[in-house]
Amino acid sequence: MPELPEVETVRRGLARLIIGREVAAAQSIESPRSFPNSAADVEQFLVGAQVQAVRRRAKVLLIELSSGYSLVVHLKMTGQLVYRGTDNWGGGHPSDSLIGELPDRFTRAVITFTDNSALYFNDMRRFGWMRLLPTLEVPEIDFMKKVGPEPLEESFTGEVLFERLKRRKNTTIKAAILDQTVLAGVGNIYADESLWAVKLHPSTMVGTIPKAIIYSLASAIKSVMFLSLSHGGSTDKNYVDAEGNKGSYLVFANVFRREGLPCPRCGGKIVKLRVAGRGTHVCEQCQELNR
DNA sequence: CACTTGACCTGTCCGC
DNA sequence: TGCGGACAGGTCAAGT
Repeated sequence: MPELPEVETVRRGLARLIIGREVAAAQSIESPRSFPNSAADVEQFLVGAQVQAVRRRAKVLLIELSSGYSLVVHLKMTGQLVYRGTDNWGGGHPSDSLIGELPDRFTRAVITFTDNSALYFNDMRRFGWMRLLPTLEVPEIDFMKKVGPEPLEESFTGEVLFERLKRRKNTTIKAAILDQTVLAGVGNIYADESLWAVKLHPSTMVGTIPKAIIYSLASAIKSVMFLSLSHGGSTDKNYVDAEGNKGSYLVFANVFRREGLPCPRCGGKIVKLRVAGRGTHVCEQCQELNR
């Protein structure tokens, strides 16, 4: 669910809402795995610290603090970071919100600021996590060292994707672009949408794809993600932004969650398969295998 | 090393 | 209605 456009949407919201605020208290709510830092660490490096910046790398959020530590957050599948101002709605629109009063039964941690506003970390399935790390150590964690290029940066080109795919020639293109060490930020929704955009069947073996198609795929990934970003990301079931609002990109999706419907391009039937262990949506007419 | 599969959780939906 | 099972999908560990 939260893929790059969703995490970036949360980042932008948090940057607007929490930079400059000072942490008054923080607690994990019966969820040591969601927020594993000790009470002593929280006291020393979080309480009293001011939020200086909110960054993102791949699907990971980095909330930089004046203490020299950062809150590193991965929302995984059902994580939400929702800010509530002192008016209790954080400036968002209750009618668009998936969530009501906070904390709720999925709230795993709460960070309260000195002005009594608060940031809630909700996560139904508890796959997500949030932890304090020295800011200087963040680039040293395994994930950061291995993760691939950011697809929305100008430096991400067809040639870059072509090079990154060289060591994944013997797998399907879907598995390859979901691999965060190939490129950062693609998840199930944008994998299906960008493969549809270039008429590539998700099961196509990477090694058989012409270079020109890889180049098109790189631009398709960019445009699909930019489009999603401009609509606040995709809300399938859980995802909300930093104010609790849903994203509306799925209105524009061509194949994702559209099984049984006609392909917007050729009228063929959209079917759902399993590729790389994931539910995969494909037009059986214009995304034929082995073109 | 490249590649695949299962585990991690907890909810919803579907068939009987 | 209740109940079991499949499914959801990001990452990592363990397997081939």
